[in-house]
Order: sequence, then C-alpha cells, then structure tokens
Amino acid sequence: MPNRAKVTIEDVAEKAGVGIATVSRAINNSGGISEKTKAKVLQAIDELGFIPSIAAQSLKIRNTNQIALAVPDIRNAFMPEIAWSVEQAAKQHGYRVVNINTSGIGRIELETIRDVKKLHVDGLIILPLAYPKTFVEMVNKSPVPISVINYGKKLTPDIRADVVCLSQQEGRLAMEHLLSIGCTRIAYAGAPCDIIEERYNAYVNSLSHVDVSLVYFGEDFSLNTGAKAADYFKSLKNMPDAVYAGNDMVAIGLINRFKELGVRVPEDVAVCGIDNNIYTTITSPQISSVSIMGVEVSRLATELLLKRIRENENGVYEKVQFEPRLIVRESSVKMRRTTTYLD
Amino acid sequence: MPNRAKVTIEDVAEKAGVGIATVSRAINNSGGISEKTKAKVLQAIDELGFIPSIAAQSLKIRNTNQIALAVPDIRNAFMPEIAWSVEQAAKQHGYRVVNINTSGIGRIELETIRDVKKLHVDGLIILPLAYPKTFVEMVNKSPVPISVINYGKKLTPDIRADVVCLSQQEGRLAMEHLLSIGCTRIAYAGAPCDIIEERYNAYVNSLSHVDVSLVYFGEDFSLNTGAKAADYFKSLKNMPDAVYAGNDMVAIGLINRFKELGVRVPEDVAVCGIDNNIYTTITSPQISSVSIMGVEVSRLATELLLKRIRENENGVYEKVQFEPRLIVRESSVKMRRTTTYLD
DNA sequence: TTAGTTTCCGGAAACGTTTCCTATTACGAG
DNA sequence: CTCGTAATAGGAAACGTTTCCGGAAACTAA
Repeated sequence: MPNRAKVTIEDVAEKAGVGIATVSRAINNSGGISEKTKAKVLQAIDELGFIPSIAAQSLKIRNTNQIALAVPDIRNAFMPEIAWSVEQAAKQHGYRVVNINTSGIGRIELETIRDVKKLHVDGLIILPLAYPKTFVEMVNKSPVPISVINYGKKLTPDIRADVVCLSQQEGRLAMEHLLSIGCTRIAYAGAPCDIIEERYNAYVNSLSHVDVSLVYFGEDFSLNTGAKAADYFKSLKNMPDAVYAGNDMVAIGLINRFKELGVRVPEDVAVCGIDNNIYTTITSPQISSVSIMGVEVSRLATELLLKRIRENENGVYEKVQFEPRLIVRESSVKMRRTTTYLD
Repeated sequence: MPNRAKVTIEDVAEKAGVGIATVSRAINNSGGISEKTKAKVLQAIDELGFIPSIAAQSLKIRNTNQIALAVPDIRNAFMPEIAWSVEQAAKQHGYRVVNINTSGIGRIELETIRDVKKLHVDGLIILPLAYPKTFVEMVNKSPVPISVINYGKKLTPDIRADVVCLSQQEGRLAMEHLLSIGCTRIAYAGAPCDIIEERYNAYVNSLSHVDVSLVYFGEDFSLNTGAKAADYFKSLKNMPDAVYAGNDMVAIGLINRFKELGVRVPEDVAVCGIDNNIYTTITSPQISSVSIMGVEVSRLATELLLKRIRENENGVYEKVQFEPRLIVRESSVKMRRTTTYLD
C-alpha cells in the first residue's frame, strides 16, 4: 500500500500542457476537443496513473453511480440469486451495488428507506418482509428513486416507486398441482406471516372443506418447522396424502424427517413447496416447487430503477407482475409413476 | 420521489443564525462549541431535514466509509455467510460494503485490485480463486489497504496485505477421521483445481498406498461431479468403503446418487466432505464435513482491514491462520453405531 | 478594574472535479 | 485577402463540506 501522493487533474493538465477543462473533456469524451490533444492528454493520464476522484465527481455531478440493495438476509435461500442478478444488471450500466441486510425487521427496513441518503446511492432496491403502515408514506418521500421487489401483499397503487411483484398465484398453483395428481387429504405446513399469508389463503380457497387437523403452523418458515410438521402429521391416525409447504425450507425439513420416520415421499405423501430455491434439487427426492422468479424479478427491478435514475423522471410508475411457474420434481410424481410428468 | 431542493449546511447555518463552521462542529461533535448553540443547530438541522452531502465530506476528508468485498460468486455455498459476516463487522464501524462478483476468474480478480480506486472504497477484501503470477505484485501496489481471505496456497510473506487463511489441514482432518473410524478403502472425488490442490495432496499423503482406481476427477466441484463419482464407484467390482469429497457440493451429489443406486451411507460407504456449508445439514443422512471457518475468517479479515484503514498504517502486516474443525454427522458414523460420536 | 486565559465562533481556503463563458485559432466562402 | 463561423481551448466559478486561523467574548485571578 504505497502512499503515493494523489495525482490530480491539474498534474495531468500541466504534464500535457493544457488546461484542466481540456483534461476533463478528454476523460469524459464530452466533445469539443481535437483528437490530437485528446491523445496527448490520454497519454499524460496514462503516464501519471491518474484516476479521477470519484468524490469530486460525485460532488459536482450529483450522482454516485451506486445503488443499494436491501434484502432481509443474504443467507436466506434465494437472496444470493437476487443479489447476483442485481449486481450483474447494475454493472452493465456502470453502477456499483451496496448490500444491506435488514433482517426482515420492519423498523430497519423503514430506517433504510428514511436514511437512504446516508448510503451515498442514487437509488434503492428493497425487498421488504414487513409492510408497516408507514411503508408507502416513507417510500413516497424518499429523495431517491426506489424499486420495490414485492413478494407480499398488494401495495396501494399510489406508491411512488416502481414495483415488481408476483401474481400471488403461487399457492394456487401448488394446490392445483397436488389436487391434479389425485391427492384428497392435503395438509398445510407453514408459519404465521403477514407478508405471504396468501400462500395459506390459497390453501383454504382451493379446498371445499378445510380439515383443521391437517394444518400445522410453526414459528417460522424453517427446516425445523418442517421437521416438526412431519412429526405432527405422522402422529395423526389418518395421515394426509400430500403436504403443501409454505416454502421450500419447510418442505425440505418435512421430507428429511419423513424419511427418518419411514414415511415414503411421494408414495405415502406427496410434497410441494414454494420458492424453487436451489436446495430443492439437492434433496432426495427432489422437491416439486413453484418458482417465484427471483432472477427475472430482481433483474427487472434493477433495470427500472436505473432507467428512472437516468431519466430523472417522476412520471408514471411501473408496476410489473410476473407469473410464478410450477416446477414438478420427484416429490409429487405420484399417480402416474411410469409416465414422464414434466412438460 | 419529491425533488425538493437540496438543503445545505449553509441553509442550516442561516436558520440557526450561526456560521457554517459551527454547523460542521455540531454535526461532527468535534468540540469547540457550546451546548447551547449546538442544541440550536441540531434543531435547525432537524427542522430542515438536513443531511450532509457524503460526496462533499468524502472529497474533503478523503475517505468514503466504504469497503469492497470481492468474492468469486455470491451464489456459491458459503459466500453468503461471508458476505453477511463482513457486512455486520463493517456496519459496526460505520462502513458500507460494495459487493463484487469476480466469477473466480483470475483476470477479473486482478482487475478488481488494479481498479480498486474506481470502486470508491477505502479498502478491499478479496477472496481469490486464482493466484496469477502478478497477484502479489498487484496487491502490493494497491493504493488502498487490502485484506486477503486465502483458502488457497500459501502466499509469499512479502505481500503487503493482511492475510487470513486456514492451516490447510482440512484435508488431513477429513482423511484422519475416515481412517479413525476404520475405513480401509478410501476414495477421492473432486476436480482439478490449483487453488485447493492441498485437499487432494492430503488424500495422497494420508495413505501408505494410493489405489488410482479409487480416485475420481470430475470437471468441477459440483453436485454433478459428485453424482458421476457415485456412478463410477458403484461400477467398481471392489467398492470403496469411504469417500473423501473435495468439497460439500461433491459430497451431496455423491450421497444423493448413492441413495438412488441403493448404496447405503454410511453403512456401505462413509462420506466426508469439506467446507461445512449449510447444505450438509439438509441432506439425509447429514454429511460430515470440515468447517473452513468462513464466518470467523471473514470477520477477522474485515476487522484487520478496518484497523489498517483507521490507523493508516503501512507497518507490519498480519498473517492469521485459523484451524479447520471436523464436524462429524451421520454420513460417517459407521463403526460405533450405538455410541454418540460427536465430542 | 484589568490583564491574561480560555472558550467559542465565523471567514475563508481547500478538497478535485465539471461546465459555463469567453477567447483564440482554423477554416471555408466570397 | 478578408470576413464570418465553427471548432477548440482555458479561466474561473461552483458543488458542499472541513478546518485553519484569527478575533470576540467570557471568564479567572489579582
């Protein structure tokens, strides 16, 4: 870490025998400069190893070339994909990404939005887990553009942010799938959670009659909840013939415990999860799941944000909705053992 | 996104009826200001919703309060833990983290180091997958401090960076474990890879005689390689009684395929992986592995970097070595079925 | 009261860019 | 050859802070 004195635009100007304005023009390709002097300047820059001060540029230009990405917890199953996808999209446009973990705590999410200026970014992509009353209000008074990745309940249309969401049909898809393969006693395993209560609602709505003994609510959407749910279902005298899990972590916990308990999946009980996180393919049997399109959703959220930053536009806010996609794997191939089910 | 005119330190000064120097003193708690005026200023700040321009501060102070974290791919198994750990540590010191994916490509890693100034950060934490000849040279001429998370071969001691590494005993640990539980025909499954060739070397060195038919090299350290290795081992007339996998992804691939092939783990074949990534606990059986201490290593790397940034010190560079830790799980509990093996 | 300290505060320079505005040069047309 | 215009270059202001330095005010001690 040699502590060489910082070389500034002035040094370059002197070396090249031109004014600093000219150097600036050379750097930024802003025109009004002859090819000859430009070459001269570029060479001086090269020889001196000059790198423009981003701080000074930021101060003058009023942009930072950075955006922030706030997710609940990067260690969660599908967050890395989202982070990756956002970074790739941002990089293409010369933007850096500052990562923030909000722990999915509403208060921290709000603080992130409120204090977004302290992050030194031109915009914010946020994937909230909670929607406190003041969420929209906070977003609306943000001094920088915001894109919301919304996997939760519908947001009021007057939100001043681009919103990329899912059609909230993921639960219905999973249920319809289980019904379509002939399951009649379908159980639910999940946890109470405001944000994705639609997943449970879909369960209720897909059935003509809900047998409350087939509903297991744990504390969270974790492996552990899945394991406990498996214990519970196994203890019933009349076991379910399928379990619809609120997310894939629960589904994985379920499957592993079922295996320990001697319950065969999918022969005795079919299982379908939601999220299509990458763990679903490393279990045995591999788990059927509904993709919530993380890569596509986050990529679009990034594009929309950057567009709004570029165009400095306050106009019409986009609201884009993706459709979830059912991915059938081994854990729910039940009725037609000999035919290929994937289509 | 209301586009309110930016409120500056001057507005605050005027409102509070003081000079801008005084406002600055109030913001930064730099002393030389009475409690009374400070209160006055703080109130003005509050009323106006003033937030200091980070760009201007950066320009003047010459720091950015940002560090960069460059990892091969955030989607890789244990990267999220590292990213999380780094962010937590950085946040405690008021630093933000800019994430970079290098794809583990040596060229990109080098470019990241060379162009670190373009990242607008005060320091860099890098976890390289490749060590081109010019790596140390590049690090040594970096204008900002660097911490290297080194899971690969030893770096020359004259590197001008703090280095946090592992003792490279992880392979030996895994092998000794398999030997200690009585395995005599131990196989290796992995891939050619410069950076962690020690893992294979440990295999060779732990055995008095290497049976080449028990070594499987795939293309990469993936699930797929593990699956292919399982096929291969199963095809041998004299199967191994244990497989030492170069990393956990391979181990997982192995185990799942073994299960499909009717090979019982650990009864027929014990398995031990390396990395202790979180997937190891969601398979069945859970996989024994050697922890490479990602959280601890990355946390320390962050602390060292921030210390060096704070103290602007060119002096003695730290080289800290962690010890890997064997975590015994179901996949290698073989000889003593009835006793608890974990200690 | 007064001189000497200490405390508190404000003006202005500096950080390193971009860009407006003006000046110079080059060039083509008449 | 001369004039008008376009192309190119440079000086200086501005971006919003921090901090040096000097001065005013408020104390303390005689």
